[in-house]
Order: sequence, then C-alpha cells, then structure tokens
Amino acid sequence: MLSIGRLSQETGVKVPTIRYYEQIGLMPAAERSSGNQRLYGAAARRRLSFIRHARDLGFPLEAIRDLLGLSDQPDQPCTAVDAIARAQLATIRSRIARLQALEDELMRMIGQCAHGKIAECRVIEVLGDHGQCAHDHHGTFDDAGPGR
Amino acid sequence: MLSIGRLSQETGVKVPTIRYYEQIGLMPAAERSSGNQRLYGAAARRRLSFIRHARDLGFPLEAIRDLLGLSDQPDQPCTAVDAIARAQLATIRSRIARLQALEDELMRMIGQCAHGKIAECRVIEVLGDHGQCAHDHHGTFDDAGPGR
DNA sequence: CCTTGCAGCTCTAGTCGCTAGAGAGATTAG
DNA sequence: CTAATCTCTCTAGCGACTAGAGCTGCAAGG
Ligand SMILES: [Zn+2]
Ligand SMILES: [Zn+2]
Ligand SMILES: [Zn+2]
Ligand SMILES: [Zn+2]
Repeated sequence: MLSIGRLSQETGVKVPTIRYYEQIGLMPAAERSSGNQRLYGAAARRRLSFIRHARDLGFPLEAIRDLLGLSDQPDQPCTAVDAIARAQLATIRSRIARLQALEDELMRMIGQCAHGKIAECRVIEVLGDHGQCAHDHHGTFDDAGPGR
Repeated sequence: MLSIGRLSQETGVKVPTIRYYEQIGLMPAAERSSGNQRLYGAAARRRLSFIRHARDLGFPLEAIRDLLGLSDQPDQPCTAVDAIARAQLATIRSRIARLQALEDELMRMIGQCAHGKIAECRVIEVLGDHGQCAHDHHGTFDDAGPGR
C-alpha cells in the first residue's frame, strides 16, 4: 500500500490534486491507516494513472468520469467511449484553428510595426480597430488559458 | 451618451462583463445619470473596443491593462508594446504545438480502435498506458480550456 | 395617471481544475 | 527522543467571466 506522497510520485499527480479528485468523487475514498492517513493499492494507482493520462490529453474531468464509468462495463460496445474521444478531438481541432487565426493576426501586427513611437505603433493601432484585421478571429468558441 | 446596454450592443461585450471590467479597474468608473445608471461617451467606447479586440486575440487582462497604460504615453518608443505582443505570440504558438501533439495522439487512438467491446477498446487501453503513445505530450505548459 | 415590462442596479456565488496556506497530528531516520 | 518530513482538514484564491436574487429606473400604451 502506498502513501499519498508515494502515489503522487509514481503517477505524477500532485498530492493536493489527488485529494481534490477524492473530494469530487473522481477517485474513491481511500482506505486509511490507523493514524488516518490515506493508503492506496494497485487499483487506485491504475485509476489515477488513467486520469492523469486523459488530463494530459486535454479531456475534461467530466469526460474522464464518464470514461471511467464506461471502462467498468467491459462487455458493452465501445461506441460511447469513441464518441467521447472524437468529441475531444473536435474540441482540440477547433482550438487549433482558432489559435492559428490568432497567430496569423499577431504576426501581421508585429511584422508591420516600424518600432517607432507608441503613437504610430501598429500593434496599438490594430488592437484599436478590428477592421484592420485580415480574418474574423472573433471568439465565438473558446480561446483557452493555462491549464496545469 | 450611451447606456450600458447600448454600449454592450455596439462593442459586443456583455453587460455584466462591462461591469466586471469597471470593478477590476480596467474600465474607469462610468458617469452616472440622475437615476444612478451608467453613461458612456466616445472615449469609453474606444477603450472597451480595444479591450474586446485584445481579448479576442487572447491577451490576458493584465497584458491589456499594460497596453492601455502604454497607449496613454504616445511619445514613448513602442518597445514595451511590441514585447507584450511578441510574448502573446509565443504563448499562442506553444499552445498550438501542444494541441497538435494531442491531436496526433487522439487520432492514433481513435484510428486504431476496432469498435468492438469496451474490453478491447484502443481508446481505453491507450488512456490507461502512456507507454502506448507516440509522443511525450505531457502537460508541462498549459493545455487550455473554454474561454468565453 | 398608472401599469406593465424591460433595463439597469448591487451583491453573492458558481464555473474549471487546480494551487497555496494555516495550523494541527502522524511517521520515520538518526 | 528528537527533529525533520509527511499528512491531515479546512479555507481561500486564480482568470475571466456567468448566473441569479432582489431591488429600482424609465419609457410607452391604455
Ligand atoms: Zn510597435
Ligand atoms: Zn481583429
Ligand atoms: Zn473503441
Ligand atoms: Zn500518452
């Protein structure tokens, strides 16, 4: 049996994160030692590794919850599993597309700046007027911020 | 002078978001009508449009705050402005790179699945074991989630 | 003049996936 | 035994909003 710290080392999931997963019911309540410390066996280790890997691939926790539930029904067809994965792929692709539009626009802005005074800076100018942009990069769907 | 609702329509920024920007000091405290309702002039409109456009390009609010501060000093060289824009470009590019690795891995997973029972599903299998992956897509730096 | 109904006001809490810290108790190495 | 490290619970904070409760303002119709 592993302590939470060892489990953390072995899976690469930080200790408070493991406790958080337990709190939201993504990990089952751990067994406890006589001194009330969490103890984990092989099953918990596998489950946490699965979660970690799915998180690394960008799946949201809710999707992971569903995937874990499905993987407990090994005789069902994997349609639902594959649907979740394809949805995740679609999300990733739409993010990439959006980010590439932003990349383009930023490059243009920066490339056009003559590096003089702020009064003539292309960056400030373009930011003040979307009409100067090449694409319609408006954020209809997610642009995303830092994760882990 | 515009009401908050009209300003919202004209700039595409939602009403609660405008109030939020005021609260965090990104927009100055608006003038008020006799009945305590916010009123906005042309300057506020320009400022909010700038913010909206910068947000659409993925700049974090703190960066936008800096950009707005800089644009009030038109005689300074635009070095700092350009640095912020380049930093943003770098962020975007690292996100794209990461997402492309994820896209690859997801495509592989989905493509290899024979669509049988969950017990044999490649998706579940690969999620359970990063060793089956082609790349080291581990999340050292941001993977991102939904934005607006 | 009065009602109706939308728009606006403030304030609080929730979202996602953690992260950081306080202040206490458990365990382990020397 | 002591000191160092781990672990415990609990709360609060991040970014950038979003949703809702429970008020008030204001314009148009009858
Ligand atoms: Zn410039
Ligand atoms: Zn634009
Ligand atoms: Zn499958
Ligand atoms: Zn992997």
